[in-house]
Amino acid sequence: MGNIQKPFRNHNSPELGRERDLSAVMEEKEQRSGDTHRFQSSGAVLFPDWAYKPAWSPGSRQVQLWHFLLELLGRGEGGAITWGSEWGEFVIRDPERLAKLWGERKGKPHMNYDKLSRALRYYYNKRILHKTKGKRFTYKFNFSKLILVNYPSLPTCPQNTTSVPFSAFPSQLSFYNPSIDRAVQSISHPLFLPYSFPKPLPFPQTHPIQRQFPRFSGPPPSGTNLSELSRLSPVNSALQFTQTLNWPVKSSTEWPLNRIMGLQERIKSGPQDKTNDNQEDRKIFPETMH
DNA sequence: GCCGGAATTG
DNA sequence: CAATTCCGGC
Repeated sequence: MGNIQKPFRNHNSPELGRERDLSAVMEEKEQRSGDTHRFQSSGAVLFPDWAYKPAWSPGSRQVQLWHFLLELLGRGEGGAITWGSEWGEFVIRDPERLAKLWGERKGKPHMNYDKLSRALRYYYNKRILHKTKGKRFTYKFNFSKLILVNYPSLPTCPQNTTSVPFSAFPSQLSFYNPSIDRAVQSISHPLFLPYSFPKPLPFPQTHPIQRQFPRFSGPPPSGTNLSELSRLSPVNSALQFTQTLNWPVKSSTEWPLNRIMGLQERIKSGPQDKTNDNQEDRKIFPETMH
């Protein structure tokens, strides 16, 4: 992929700036009231706050640790680090090996788990991670919702494919290509990490590691077995969301996503099951919602 | 192992 | 700014 993604804000979404401002105000409010629940819920996107940080921003164009972790987890590198049993949880199987990999990436040959874990601990206050107490080498990402519904600057299909943006993973955006019945990864959304995934993944996901994280965005291609998808996804609120919004069903090639009219306003008003979403957030990571 | 303060770094 | 380095304490 030739062109490198620019940070969201500088890209073509001035809305995000407003959302950030709004969330900053909300955060202040929440801090005063002692409520630390800080999920942005404006517009069409429900993302954890930290997910808005672009992977490559002009100032700090360096890979961050959590990018790196998601990269390893995303491509199922296995061995050094794997997803845990819970949503967002991951287990460092080989701490020193992970440290070495991280050190290689950052050009720090003396990296070890002691130092790496300090970096992880700094993520606690930033609310990117928290510790799963009692489980050795086990941490948990603080994301609960990675839902993308027709966001204005949703990337278009990769060239010369007839795919539609379909599901969002923590670090990747999937495009479903009906001609090969595969979800192909295309990393072009700045909310996600700019790492490339060389191999197309079979669809529906059957790998347990990947199966943990499917999220649906945009309309499912026609002929998609919705009940099967909802079975595969442990949290299918996004699917409900799209159903609530009553996506018109078209063939998947007829989805010029940036040209869906009338939908924008409906999305702005948000899903009606807001209370359910919040309850779900608490279920997913009660530890951070004290 | 895990925590977090403190100083330092690019 | 996001670690890195070091470390005393539990």
